[in-house]
Amino acid sequence: MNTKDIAVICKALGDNSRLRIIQMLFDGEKCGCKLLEDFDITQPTLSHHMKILCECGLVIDRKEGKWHHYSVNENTWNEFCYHVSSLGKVE
Amino acid sequence: MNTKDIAVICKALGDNSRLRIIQMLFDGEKCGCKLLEDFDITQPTLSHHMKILCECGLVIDRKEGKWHHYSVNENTWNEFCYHVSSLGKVE
DNA sequence: AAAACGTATTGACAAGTGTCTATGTATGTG
DNA sequence: CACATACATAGACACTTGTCAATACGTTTT
Repeated sequence: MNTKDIAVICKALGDNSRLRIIQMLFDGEKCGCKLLEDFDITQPTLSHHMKILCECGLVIDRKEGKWHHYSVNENTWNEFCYHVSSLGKVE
Repeated sequence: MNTKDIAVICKALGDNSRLRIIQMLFDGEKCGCKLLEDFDITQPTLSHHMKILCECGLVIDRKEGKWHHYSVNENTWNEFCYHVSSLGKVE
């Protein structure tokens, strides 16, 4: 994970809706329709946000029938946290 | 520091130039003209980025004569890192 | 087969962003 | 004073972004 990857993830987290989605997903895997209940956005907008979160590697989309179960990619998240906090450490 | 504050900081870090600036500032306080040497951007563009970094609280601007010495606000940074990594901890 | 449900895609739009050139402001120097 | 230096502001521009309505797609149920 390099500087650009970090910037892309930060950008993905730099939106209130997406940050709240990540927070909710840390509480456990959720499907899109469940997430949609807690937001004042339309389904296409949520779909757009989920695409961004998946593409940067932060979220995993587990498809099951007509449902999409979204969850935080712990590996990406941990690596991201590690690299961010490493910025402040003198080498 | 609440969710919106985190999002604002993430947004500020979600730009390659600004993220590199933060990295450079962790190496020590630097003035604008010194930062400018390492980037292929104009002075007004750098000024724009510094404004965003200062306004979200990540960077401190210490004015001394005609120079502006920029440095990372350690308090904000630590609080940010703490809150970000806390997202992944089950409460 | 038809209808219902969960999600994605398309196309449109206003608002925001990163960048530039040109110019202004403040401070130091001859 | 006049000039140079460090930085900010204003205005413009192309590009991106968040959002929506409309529609399409895939799956399940009736």
